[in-house]
Amino acid sequence: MPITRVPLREQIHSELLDRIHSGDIPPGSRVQDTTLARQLGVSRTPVREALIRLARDGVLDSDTGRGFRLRPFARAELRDVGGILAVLEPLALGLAPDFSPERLTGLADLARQLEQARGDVARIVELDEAWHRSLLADCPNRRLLELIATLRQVPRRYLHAYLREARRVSLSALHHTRVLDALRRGDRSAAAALLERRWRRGIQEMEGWIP
Amino acid sequence: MPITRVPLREQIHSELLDRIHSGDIPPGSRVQDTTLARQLGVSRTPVREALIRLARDGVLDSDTGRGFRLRPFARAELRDVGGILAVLEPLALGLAPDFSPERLTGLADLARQLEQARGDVARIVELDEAWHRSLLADCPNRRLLELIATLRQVPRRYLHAYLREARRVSLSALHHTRVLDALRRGDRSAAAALLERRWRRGIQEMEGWIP
DNA sequence: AAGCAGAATACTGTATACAGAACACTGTTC
DNA sequence: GAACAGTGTTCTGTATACAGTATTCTGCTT
Repeated sequence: MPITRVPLREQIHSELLDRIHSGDIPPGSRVQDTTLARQLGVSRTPVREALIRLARDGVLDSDTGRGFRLRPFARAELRDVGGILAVLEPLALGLAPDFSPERLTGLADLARQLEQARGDVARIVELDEAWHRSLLADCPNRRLLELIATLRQVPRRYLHAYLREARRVSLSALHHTRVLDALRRGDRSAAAALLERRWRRGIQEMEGWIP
Repeated sequence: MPITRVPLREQIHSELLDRIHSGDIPPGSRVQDTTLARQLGVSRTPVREALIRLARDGVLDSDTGRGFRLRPFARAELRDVGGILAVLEPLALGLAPDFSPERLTGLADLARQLEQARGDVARIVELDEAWHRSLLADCPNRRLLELIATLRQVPRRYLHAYLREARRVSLSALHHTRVLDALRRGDRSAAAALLERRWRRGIQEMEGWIP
């Protein structure tokens, strides 16, 4: 087992993301370092570091001297971030080398699991996340992958809430197989185009629902 | 005058970026919170917050328990970030509404100043930065603009060093006028294409120089 | 009863203190 | 002379303390 010392700030960061995605923290509500530090049994310092990062990533709002609060859902934010991802994910896909049979099988597996996960929101979102990560994993531009991962946090939060509240069992899971087919044919640009269209459609669908 | 309370961490962040760009801090060298805190006359806390942010933005390396150091120049990093910006800047340009005559004049002004700034590295970089910011300023996707600004920090550091050490007086300043011409004709997609090509060329030119 | 002044409180941003890990140095052993 | 163990120092990561500001509550005035 590789011994890894993970700084508290990162552990706290993940924990907070989980809470946010699961809806434990309602949009617009305050997020106080004192409270969290007490709850998690750590000091305020690493908590604040995690909060500052979340604020920079656009998950939290922070007015100087007035602390942090969970950013309320907003069409504009979803559209903005979606517009960026609609360009970056196809870019990453285009940069990846040819797909190995193993990778393709893995993707097909995930797609199958996704179809069977109807209803279980947390699982759907997690599998969709895994599918995309696997799709782009071979892209040599590490920086791009990290950026995509950070940006995806935003629509992910919306997707969670959308699936939960709009009672949609899944978000057009169909596209997974379509992209996969294109990759099997070796048609990378078709796959990239499908991926882009999927983003635009998905964002549009969620936008319509935002209160 | 609007009274704004800027947190120390942000002031320190800008100060550090300045030092990094100006070459005060040599690539690969350690960046210690203790030392900086002493120098700047503040405590370690806001300094560390600034360092953590720089590390996340890819400017610093940070091994847990071993502090921060300025990331050495690397072709891969420049290529990775350049590849992202080559896509995002044209995207932002495409989203902006039609350019007002004032904006066009402003851009022309900056381009002229750029031509006259031969030799003064800091000024060239600053003007180029201003030109791009002005070019994209009307893009309604704020999130995208912020992202671009963050990413630009990376090639900016390379550009500084390149101009200083490679004794190049300017980096193909020509493209500024070309893009501007396209905009004057109202040909947005041509402008976007030029912008993208400029990135690819510029990155390539700097790549060749990296030790 | 509504509105305002002022005190009390809570919380943020920053400073300082502490514990443990990494590194440098010295002396010892082979 | 080289390798290594032990020790001291430095530095990072985290905890706690403090100061100043925003917010809330209370009591008074109209």
